[in-house]
Amino acid sequence: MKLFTNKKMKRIPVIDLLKAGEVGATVTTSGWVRTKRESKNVAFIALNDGSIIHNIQVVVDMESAIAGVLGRISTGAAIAVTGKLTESGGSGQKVELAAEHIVVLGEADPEKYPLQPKKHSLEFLREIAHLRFRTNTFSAVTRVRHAMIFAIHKYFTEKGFFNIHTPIITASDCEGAGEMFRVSTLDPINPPRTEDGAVDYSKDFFGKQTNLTVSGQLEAELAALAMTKVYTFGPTFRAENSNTSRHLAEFWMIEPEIAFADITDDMDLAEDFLRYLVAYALEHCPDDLEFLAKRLEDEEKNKKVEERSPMGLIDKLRFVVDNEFVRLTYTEAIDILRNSNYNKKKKFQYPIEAWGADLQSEHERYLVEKHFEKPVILTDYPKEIKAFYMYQNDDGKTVRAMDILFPGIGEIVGGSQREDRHNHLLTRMREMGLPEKEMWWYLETRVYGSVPHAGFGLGFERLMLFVTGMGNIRDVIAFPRAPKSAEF
RNA sequence: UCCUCCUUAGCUCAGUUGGUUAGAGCACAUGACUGUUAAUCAUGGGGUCCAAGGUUCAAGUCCUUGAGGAGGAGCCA
Repeated sequence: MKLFTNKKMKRIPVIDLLKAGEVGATVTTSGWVRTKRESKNVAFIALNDGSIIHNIQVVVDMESAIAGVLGRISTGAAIAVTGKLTESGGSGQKVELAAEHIVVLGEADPEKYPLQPKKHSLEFLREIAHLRFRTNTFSAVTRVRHAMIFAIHKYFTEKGFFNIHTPIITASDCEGAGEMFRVSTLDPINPPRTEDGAVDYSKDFFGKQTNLTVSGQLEAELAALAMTKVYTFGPTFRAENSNTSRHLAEFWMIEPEIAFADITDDMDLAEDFLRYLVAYALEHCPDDLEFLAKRLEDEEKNKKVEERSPMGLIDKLRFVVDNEFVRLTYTEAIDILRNSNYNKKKKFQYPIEAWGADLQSEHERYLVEKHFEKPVILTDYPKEIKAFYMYQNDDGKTVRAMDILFPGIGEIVGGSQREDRHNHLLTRMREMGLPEKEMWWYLETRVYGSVPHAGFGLGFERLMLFVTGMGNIRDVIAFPRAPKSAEF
């Protein structure tokens, strides 16, 4: 959109004015008003266009002809400003824009506009998700989110991976990753029925029952068993009734899959990948991270001293970049937990007893936040608590699973070496009652040129939680989808 | 889905053992003042106390049900 075609003025983003603006130059920019401060001789407008966390200060001389437009300018209004970039007379910024011409592009009734120049609760902002991009916090999260998306593709590209678009609609319901959303074009009131009264899905759009995907892993495996290194990065859907600050019904997941690789290669990849992403954020988003760190610090002040994080956001991120993750087996973890003072003093709600039980959140948190105080990779879980496709160890009891646990977030990565031996896979599928006939294509990859391979899934929004220091997953995605929540 | 807590002005919250006209800060409006930084000062407007039902002479306050929200748990990424 050309706003000033007749004046031949090109719009300059606020970020360029602040970072590379030439003092003395006459420029045009535009954005949304954050605050306006008027006085007898001069008025100040803090203008933001989302290109950077900082605002450009627009200065209006109250004696000038353009001062009359100020009455239409209030928090939330959109304006375009032409003026001279000057060194700032105030102390908050290096440069400012001395306005010579202002166009009000869109007014915002100050009596009704919900965003005030003050701190709003994240819960309130969630209710006005259509406007929350206009806040410092959410625009910072959005810019960091973009940087992470880019860094993910950059990392894999540099490592020789190929991106695969796996299907969003799927007919296989045996991925074992939870409840699925049904996809259907049948009339919900009066669906076609078979002779015995059941809904006749053969009349449905795809001729069978279909759902939204809960994972692209199985398809990614097919690709990896030809392309060697692939990854998916797509939307994922879980119809679980999960009401937590760490779950979404619609989220984005990164799933690399590598052939000629075992569980150790898988862990090496995951760890290198995570540390790369965190380092990327530190290098490319310093302004936004600094703001988010400050926000977190202010938030922590409201907490009890013992609940506060010992490290600030930036320190926490640097710590992950600088320190290797701890790797240990499930069995070793059980021993540590069983011998811990926490267990002996019965501080666990679920005491550690027999080998074989799944770890509770409190156990994972103890390992990560109390015992090791750094990210932990747990491997070789009992096969009973893990999925059918995981490689079975020689002990007959465990599988080559690996979960990466992060402080404050819990499980951020779940992965495994895949079972590549046809007979082992088939036996396990039968034990677990999976429909082997429908999975013929998956099994066939273990018949023709089967090789050891491995992969993992990284929850993108959980990564975002860690990198931004936000506490609720609904605040790191623009339009969160969760039980009873699909507004916007 | 389970447990705990919350819902009072545009926002964030206070509101005593149930008792007369429900308060504060911020925001907003008006004025003053000032190269200001979420400016400051003064004045003012602004309320279906989440909804429905109940107890009571009397309910923002107590009880029941429902709807939202938060934290924790389970499921998991």
